[in-house]
Amino acid sequence: MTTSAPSSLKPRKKPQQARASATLDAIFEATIQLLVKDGYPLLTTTRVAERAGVSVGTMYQCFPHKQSLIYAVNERYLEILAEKIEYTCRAALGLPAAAMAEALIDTYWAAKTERPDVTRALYRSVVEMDNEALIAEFAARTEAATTAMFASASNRSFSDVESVNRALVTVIFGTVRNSFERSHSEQEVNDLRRQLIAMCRAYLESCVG
Amino acid sequence: MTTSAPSSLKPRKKPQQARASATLDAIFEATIQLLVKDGYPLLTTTRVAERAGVSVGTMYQCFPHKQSLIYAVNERYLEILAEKIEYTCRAALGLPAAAMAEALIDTYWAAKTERPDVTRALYRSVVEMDNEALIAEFAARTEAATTAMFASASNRSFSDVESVNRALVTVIFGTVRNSFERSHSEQEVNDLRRQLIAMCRAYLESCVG
Amino acid sequence: MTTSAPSSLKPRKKPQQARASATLDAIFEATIQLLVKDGYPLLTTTRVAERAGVSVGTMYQCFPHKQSLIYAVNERYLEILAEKIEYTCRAALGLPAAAMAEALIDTYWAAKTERPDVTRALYRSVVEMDNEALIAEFAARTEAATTAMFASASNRSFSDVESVNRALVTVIFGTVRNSFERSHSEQEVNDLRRQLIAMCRAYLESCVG
Amino acid sequence: MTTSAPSSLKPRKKPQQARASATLDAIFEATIQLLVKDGYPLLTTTRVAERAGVSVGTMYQCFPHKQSLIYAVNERYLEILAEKIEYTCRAALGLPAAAMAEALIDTYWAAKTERPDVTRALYRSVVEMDNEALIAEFAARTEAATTAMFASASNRSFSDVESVNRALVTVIFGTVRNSFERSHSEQEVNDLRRQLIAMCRAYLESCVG
DNA sequence: GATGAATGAGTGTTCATTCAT
DNA sequence: AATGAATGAACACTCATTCAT
Repeated sequence: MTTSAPSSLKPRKKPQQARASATLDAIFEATIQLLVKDGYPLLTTTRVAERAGVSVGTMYQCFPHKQSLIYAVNERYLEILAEKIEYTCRAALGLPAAAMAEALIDTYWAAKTERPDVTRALYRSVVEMDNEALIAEFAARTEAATTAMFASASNRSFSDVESVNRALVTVIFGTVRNSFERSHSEQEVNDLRRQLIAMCRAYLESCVG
Repeated sequence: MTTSAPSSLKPRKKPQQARASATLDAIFEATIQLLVKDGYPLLTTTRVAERAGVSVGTMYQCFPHKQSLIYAVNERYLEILAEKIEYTCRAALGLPAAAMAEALIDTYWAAKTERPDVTRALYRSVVEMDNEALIAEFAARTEAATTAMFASASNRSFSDVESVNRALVTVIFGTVRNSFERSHSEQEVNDLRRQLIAMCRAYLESCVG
Repeated sequence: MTTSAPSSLKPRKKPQQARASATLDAIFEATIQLLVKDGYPLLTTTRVAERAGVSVGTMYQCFPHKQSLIYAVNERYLEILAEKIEYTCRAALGLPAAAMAEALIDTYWAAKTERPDVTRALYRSVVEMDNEALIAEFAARTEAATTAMFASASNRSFSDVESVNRALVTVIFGTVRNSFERSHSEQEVNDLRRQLIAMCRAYLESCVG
Repeated sequence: MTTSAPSSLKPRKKPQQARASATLDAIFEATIQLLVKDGYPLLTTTRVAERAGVSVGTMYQCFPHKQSLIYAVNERYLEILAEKIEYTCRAALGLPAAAMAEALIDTYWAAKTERPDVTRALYRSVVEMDNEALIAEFAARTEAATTAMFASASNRSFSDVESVNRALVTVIFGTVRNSFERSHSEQEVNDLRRQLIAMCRAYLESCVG
């Protein structure tokens, strides 16, 4: 299940030196800014390099194609997101199941809402990229963490933890994404979040093991 | 809430004549086929015209830009989807709420699964297109239908039908989309569908008005 | 022996229409002029198109790559050269062998000297191009014509016409090319031509069949 | 006639030190290997340096441009070739003229055939380089040696040694080159060599002084 | 109306060359 | 002296769009 990225999409240079790492950061930030400002179709390698303050040549030293740049930006984004989820899951070990679901919802929603334009821009940057592997790896990491969490629930044991877990994760992540695509008011979003929590709680209560 | 499409994205020619309509159909079909076969980045106007059996010139009569073509294809897709949902909602009027949710889930899932490659291809075709308006219009139509449905539920009355409805719709649509992005096995997908139904039922039972 | 050109190097558009043919001519002429003026390394597709008075796009309509352009220019050059040789060979049928050799030398030398800068430029344009096929085809056509010619010599029959023919052709063509690379004075060139004729005559007299 | 190379194409550093000379050799060898393996268009300064085991910087110490590298490689190749010819000419002093011609043919042909891929690769490397001077210098050295040789012929004295010599040299060198461009079988090549020797002998016999 | 040849701005990418370390 | 990361001008090539026929 842990598919690793196609090597052709990997950045060439690992951030071994401080300088190179700073360069990578600048390139990532430039990419995201341009994605947010103008959208994917106007994202050219030249403009990214310009805004990052490096030459195109240097950029191609780090990323052998435009694709690999996009890939790396998404990879880093998902890496950070996965870390947040793992952290939340560890922190919630042993709590009642409903509290776990609520923690997961809060974390995911907060992460996505922190820079909503970035979230949206990255959702849209995916066209040219083979993102199957990326998604699969993120899913694998995430499900490992959430499964461990729900398995440790204090108040109940599930007959089929994997099934319940998969349902919760898919529902939560999917709901957040969908809520992002619709232009809800802030109040509507908050209400939606409450309803989602309620729904998960009801669901968990309904499946006593 | 009923935002209509930006006029620049609308096809120039409405399908008033049989001939024109056949042309439009051919163009739509060609677009979808190419999208499925080669993906958005390889979709060129020339290739679409070729495969549709019309000249580029003719295609530009119908769609003033490439964008408007993509827009129209998505619009038509959502139009059909909305009709299916409206039909389901009308048919479920007066049933118990849980049956309504189940019917909605079945319809939506079936529609998306019917031609899964098309579903995926269209999800990915959205880059160049300002899809806010499209989504908003679809959401408006859908919510009108589902709200009317849930308001007619035989077994209970909701304190806040709009809130419950928004939650259900967002959760269901979001879950389906997310399940589409993950590479679940057929068995996992079926199980997920059952869990989603269970979740909605538990939720509906928990919010007795 | 008659190897035909790799299809990837062939021009896309056959000169079926008067317009297209004029375009092709303009492109060919532009290519040759730039080759003569600035040499291969400065020959860019943009400059060729500019000088030919067409857009790059149109040029790429005719020639799918830069390579195919260079290939076509050389092909056309060799085509004309081959025709001249064939004409000379036909005209010399039945003459004494020495007269044939002289006619061949005169024709080849004149053809190459007509536009010496073009000759030199094309010799140098060959780097990026797989010219094996081109040379082979030219050689095959040429040898067919010269073999037929020498076989009809009035004064003698060769024990091995093919061998004698190959020797004469290789020597003559090679000598001309080599004389082109050295910076001989006009007088030296004329003398060289006389000596070459003398050499061929002496050779032919020495191999009485 | 003794034109020396344009100073801009000369290598910067003369092989004064053992170390530098080893570096030069490595660079030359790397260049030739890459030329043979991938052809001129894929020959980049970086790859040459890599394969030679030196840094680009060091390579640019030795050769101020890519051109000068190519120039130097060809220069060295012609230097060795010229030495072989000079050696042969000295060894043949006083022999009959026909034997001289045969010795010259043997030497030249052997030198070119020793590493035929190198021969071909260098022929094709000449595009970017102003090779007039190189050829001229080689021609001057060569003609001095051959003229001295033919002037010492035991059996006859030529009315115009320079003219005869120029003819022989141009014919022999040109024939070998041309035979290299055509795809002759080994048997055909051998026969061609015999015919060329016969031709030179017949020619020499015909021009008794 | 319909056609499709022509356009040319704009793209990703390379690679000879430099220069701070 | 030696290095090799950084540079950026230059290139081959594409493709949305137009418009003469």
